[in-house]
Amino acid sequence: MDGVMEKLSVRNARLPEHVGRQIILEGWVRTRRDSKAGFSFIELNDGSCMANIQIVADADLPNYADEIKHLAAGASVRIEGELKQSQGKGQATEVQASSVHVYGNSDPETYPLQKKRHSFEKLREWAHLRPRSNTFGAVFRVRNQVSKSIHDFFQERGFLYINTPIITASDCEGAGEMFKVTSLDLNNIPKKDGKPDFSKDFFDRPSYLTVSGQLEGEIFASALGNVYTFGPTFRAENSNTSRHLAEFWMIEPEMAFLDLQGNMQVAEDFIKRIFTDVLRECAEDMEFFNKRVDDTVLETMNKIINSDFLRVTYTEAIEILEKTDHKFDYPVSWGIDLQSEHERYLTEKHFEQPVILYDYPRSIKPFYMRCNDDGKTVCAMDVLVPNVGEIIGGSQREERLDVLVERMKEQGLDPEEYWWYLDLRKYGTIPHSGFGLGLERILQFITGMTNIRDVIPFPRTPGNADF
RNA sequence: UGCUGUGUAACUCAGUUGGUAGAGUCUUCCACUGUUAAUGGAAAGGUCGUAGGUUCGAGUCCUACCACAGCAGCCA
Repeated sequence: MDGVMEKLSVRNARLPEHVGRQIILEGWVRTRRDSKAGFSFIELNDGSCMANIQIVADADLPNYADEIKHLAAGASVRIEGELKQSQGKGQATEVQASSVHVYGNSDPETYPLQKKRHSFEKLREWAHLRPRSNTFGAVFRVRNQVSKSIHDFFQERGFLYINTPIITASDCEGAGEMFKVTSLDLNNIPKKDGKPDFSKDFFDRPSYLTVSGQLEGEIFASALGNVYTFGPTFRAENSNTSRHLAEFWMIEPEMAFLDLQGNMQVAEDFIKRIFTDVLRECAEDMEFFNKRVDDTVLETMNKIINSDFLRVTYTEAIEILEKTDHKFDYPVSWGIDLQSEHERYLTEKHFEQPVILYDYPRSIKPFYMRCNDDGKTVCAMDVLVPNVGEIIGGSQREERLDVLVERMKEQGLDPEEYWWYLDLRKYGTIPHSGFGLGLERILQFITGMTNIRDVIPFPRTPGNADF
């Protein structure tokens, strides 16, 4: 290996075990410090980890005066040199450069990112540059790890990853305004009886972007057992909050032959697995979040991993809310849909930990949730966590054909439009359950980032689709 | 969409009862330094979100609009 230059990531180059090697590093300059003694320090980052590596560039390098001395934040470089034990404090290793090639410098007068803290709001305007900041580098490394853990968790348990459609023609998947998809000429819409004639549209009918893959997930669970989806989801609501996006990523497992209790257990194991992996694989990034963003995230995650999620019925939750002295803007009584303030009180004040509420009133939940024998409630469950609120919503699905049809009618839906969904109950129906987890919601919880727009690369919200 | 708040230099902000703008950071230059968000000194940098209005005079008061943020609803 003598004389062979090996490309290392900054992450690996920071490990003392590689000292003595001739290496190549490529990345972006974070900052440069000059010494009159005849050399410069370059802080190099390549995104492989939070920390930078220090490059020592001597003045006798051929391009020292005209290039290296002018390197500014944001410049891209290729470094060749020897990895050495650092003479200074603050890092184990550094690179004594034998060559500094500048791919492209960065004009410090106009480069937006400064060597200081920027507000997250300002960084949102620079979504093309914010991954170069410490915080967003950490956010997206953690996002990657969470995505990996999600696949690992399900794959290790034999779940099949399936891709449900992004374009759908079923208007009535449940809640939420949907984005319309069309190839009609909007300046010249074909009309029939004064209304747009969708028989002329691409799919011969109105079509939309999906708000959930659940119903299609049930099809596959009814054939292949346990499945999960992990894909983009769209809601056209005019939501302007720190926890809503028009385009977000959702994970929806659907499990055959599983009841609500089993469903809750999977949800709990699932969240714990993600947290455990993130703490192990992203230790440095999590330290950063704990230090700079929210000093409770590490303690909270550890606490959650090591404790059982509480399981509380809706009815019990209502009793708690009715007894407390806490003042709510919305009055509490059995049958109401819980407001954010109620959910937050329960998980943040009363229990001070994640809690799973289940068995909600049938009047406030969708048709597909299984009816309980009490005639009043359905097998719904919501996982509530402090600071974020609802992170998972799920249910055991109604598998009895007659009950399901009855529920559809109860909610003003036309069973004929769901003929294929009903077929699953006609031919070999099974008890089954599933839930939906918002990727961005759990990332908010893990990182402590308070605005959901800061845990997705390019947030889509009303009036905002830049980049 | 509703309520509340914010909008002053490239960035973060201050601006007192209305009298035509100030700090830190960044940048440039000088000094010093195996430094590490380096340090010390100097300079440069602003039609105070937009459009009207009140006033002798408006960053400061009023109206409308725009943008952003927080909370609420919708939910993940």
